[in-house]
Amino acid sequence: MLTQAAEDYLKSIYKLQEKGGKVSTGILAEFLDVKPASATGMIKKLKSMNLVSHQRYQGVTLTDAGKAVALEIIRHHRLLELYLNKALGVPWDGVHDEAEKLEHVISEEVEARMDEILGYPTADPHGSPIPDKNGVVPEIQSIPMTDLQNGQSCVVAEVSDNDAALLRHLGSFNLYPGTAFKVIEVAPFDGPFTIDIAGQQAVIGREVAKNIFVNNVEPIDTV
Amino acid sequence: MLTQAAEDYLKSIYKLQEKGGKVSTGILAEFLDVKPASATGMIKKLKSMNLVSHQRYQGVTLTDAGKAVALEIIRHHRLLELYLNKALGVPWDGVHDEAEKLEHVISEEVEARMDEILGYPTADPHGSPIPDKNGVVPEIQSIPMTDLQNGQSCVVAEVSDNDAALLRHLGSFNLYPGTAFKVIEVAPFDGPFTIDIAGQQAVIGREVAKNIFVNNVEPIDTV
DNA sequence: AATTTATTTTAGGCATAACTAAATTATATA
DNA sequence: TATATAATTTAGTTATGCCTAAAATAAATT
Repeated sequence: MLTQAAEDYLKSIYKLQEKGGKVSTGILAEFLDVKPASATGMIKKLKSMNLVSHQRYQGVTLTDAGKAVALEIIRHHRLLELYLNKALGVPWDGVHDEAEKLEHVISEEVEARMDEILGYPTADPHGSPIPDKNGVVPEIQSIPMTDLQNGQSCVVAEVSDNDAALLRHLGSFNLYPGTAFKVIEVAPFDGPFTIDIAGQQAVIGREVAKNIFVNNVEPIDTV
Repeated sequence: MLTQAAEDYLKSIYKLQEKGGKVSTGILAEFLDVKPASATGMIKKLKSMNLVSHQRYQGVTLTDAGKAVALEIIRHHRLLELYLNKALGVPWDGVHDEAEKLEHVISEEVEARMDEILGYPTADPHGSPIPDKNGVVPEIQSIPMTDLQNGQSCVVAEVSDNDAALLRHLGSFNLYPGTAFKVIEVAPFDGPFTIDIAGQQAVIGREVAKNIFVNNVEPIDTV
């Protein structure tokens, strides 16, 4: 059995690996809010269990076994988030923290039952893909909202899930995955976005927009 | 925040206290499968937190605060057992172990949602009473099955929950809480019970019968 | 009162996981 | 290429938490 800390390291390595191949000790340490020396220690431990490969000064990579564990934890997390939200009515800004604790503890049996009850879903309440039980991650096509230009319409695909206040803010505009909106105006000099959601106007700051990813983007209005 | 071990000690002290007032160090240690010295250590720790009262060589008692914690954990456990069984379809012989892990981790919010969804239940799948959120434990009237005599009919009130194999065995006879049965014969010299459940006969060994508690006991057939 | 039993204290072990400080290695710059 | 800077690793420390064996002490029993 793995410790909770070990599982958290594996999950983090997976996430960081997603965006840029090899994961340096420093980046990993920063992500987990520990000192680099601590990360080195855990990396050595995980390496001795053949969950990561690592050569000094070259960064870590998950082995197949390590990736399987990481995906299992992520699957737990995302299924739990969806289950908590859909079946238990926990608001979407609260599911992350709860899932963070439960993910290390639930059995495969309970996971399978939740999966079935939810109808084998492919995305959690924030739009993040749920790996299937074989570790296959559904592809989600999306671009950052900050890439949008005036007049473009689109649908929310995914939002960052780790900031409850941000989620409450987005919720107040109904900016959930699946919600369509259109860009009315992008203020110059990296300013905020004015958008139209179901006839309602809303102003979304750029820092907030960075946490929103969209798809089904329609081409710019050309008069 | 309390550690999981501390919560387990409090829960154990509560259960042992139920059956006989003060709880000795030795009994507690045996119950938790640790050495007496370990129990003494934890007792000191719990005492420093005002969760138990204790004077050397005199056994432990929960304080009001300690009792509140114990009942909260027990409430978590039993609500989880029922939720896992009813809402997620986990078989009754599997819910105990799963709840044992989850009970230390779920939030009050999730607990409240489960409680509501289950309709504010008062007993878990094994018939054990679920304390309410104020720590009030519903009374369950019952006597040991081993007190029954020939010809008496009754209803299963509660069974021990910690032995999965026993639960599967009872399940094979439909001996769930709420099930009615009648004693056909009690074999002499502390022998097994032959009972009738909905027209089916079953033989229940005495060791098994010790784990079954019944109520609604009808008087003996007097011809 | 002597002996047995139970409890407590003492002293120490082990596992986990973090940290600091110093040494090492890699990378960037002059 | 030499040197400065940055990143990583090593080594040793600290803290938590729970456990144990052995010795000391108290309580119960004969």
